[in-house]
Amino acid sequence: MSGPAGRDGERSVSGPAVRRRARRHDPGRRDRLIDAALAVIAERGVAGTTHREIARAADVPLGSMTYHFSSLEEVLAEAFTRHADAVARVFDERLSAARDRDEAAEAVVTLVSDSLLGSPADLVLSVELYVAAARNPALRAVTQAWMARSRRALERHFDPTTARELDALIEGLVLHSALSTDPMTPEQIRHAVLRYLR
Amino acid sequence: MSGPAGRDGERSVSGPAVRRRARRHDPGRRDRLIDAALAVIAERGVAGTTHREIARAADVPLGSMTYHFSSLEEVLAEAFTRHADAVARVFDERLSAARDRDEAAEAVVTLVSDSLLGSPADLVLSVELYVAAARNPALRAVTQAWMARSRRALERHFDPTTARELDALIEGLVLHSALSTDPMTPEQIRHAVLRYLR
DNA sequence: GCCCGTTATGTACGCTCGTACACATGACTT
DNA sequence: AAGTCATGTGTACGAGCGTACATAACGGGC
Repeated sequence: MSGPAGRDGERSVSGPAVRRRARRHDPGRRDRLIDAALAVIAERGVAGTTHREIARAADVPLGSMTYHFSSLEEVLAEAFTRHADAVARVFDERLSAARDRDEAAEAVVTLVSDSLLGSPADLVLSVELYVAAARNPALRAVTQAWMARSRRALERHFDPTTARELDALIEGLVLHSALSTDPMTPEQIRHAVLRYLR
Repeated sequence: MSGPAGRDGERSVSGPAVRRRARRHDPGRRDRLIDAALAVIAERGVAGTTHREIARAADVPLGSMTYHFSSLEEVLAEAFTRHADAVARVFDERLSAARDRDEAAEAVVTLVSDSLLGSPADLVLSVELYVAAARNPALRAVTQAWMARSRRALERHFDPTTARELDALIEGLVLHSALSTDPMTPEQIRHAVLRYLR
């Protein structure tokens, strides 16, 4: 691809030995690769996510992928786990900070609005995860854990039935707006959430 | 694959000419191919949907795919359009049959419950469509039209704001339950819908 | 300063894919 | 009955893929 790339074919002939890219000392590369994988999934989708694409995004040689991961599936699993954890953590934090039911409702409105306005990439990642989970048990476990964690966070302020239904409403609002050319405004989000909780 | 498949290599040599599968007169094959494509998408996902896989599912030769469709993308677009139309039609019919707001609410409950219990394949198809639409403008138009049609059906009984919010709630309930190992029961669905509409 | 094993790298292999295309067939016109 | 041409079929080709693996480079324990 990039670089001079002028291989001189045989290793045994006289040539001044193969010119290799200088080896790089790079602790934490595995972590960076997982982040790069998330970036590629967000941009190209799981379908367009390949060893070569991730390696290119992280600027490492292809061989580095098979060194750090035993299969592409493993990369995807780790990447989605990281994504779900990150999203759930924010969810947890904002709801933990709320001191009563009204503040909790407002936190939900903010979370939904922010996720719509802030990072469309995260929305795409979530939907990609849903699809991947439909056929991969390991990823299904990731989504299960994520949903359970969200519900638990909501149960700090709402009864279990309300928490579950509210969780579904949140999911619908986010997904619906994400796919729409005419997404809901924060005010419309607030209206929907408060109406359900009224 | 299947069949005798004993090619005899050269066309020009003495052999008794190439043994071809009998040509089949098959009007409406194009339609069947689209249905086969939907079946393959439901089973293997868009990622696992290939010309060869669809051809195998419909029991037609590979060449038939390129004859009827100019690209794989065209097949996907037609298949998803058919899927969205079919789902929207049921939605339309059930809501048109409702004579008042209460019956409309009950129709929504039934639609959600049925789609969960009845055909998990349809749920998978919908999520696959969402992902595909995120990167394909033609498919995005399909989802837009679908959403608009659903909302219009709801607006036969509810004001526009309620219709939109209810549509989102429906989306969330369906998706959430589809991904859960512990999906909501029809009674729980009814509780959620009626609570929102109360 | 020297070894050593962990870390890192380039490349090869076998496979499946989308697509192109030359050729066969038979329904329909005349 | 013959001829035509849309329809139907088999196969080849180049590209990209996941993965394996032989080899290189170097930090750190002696």
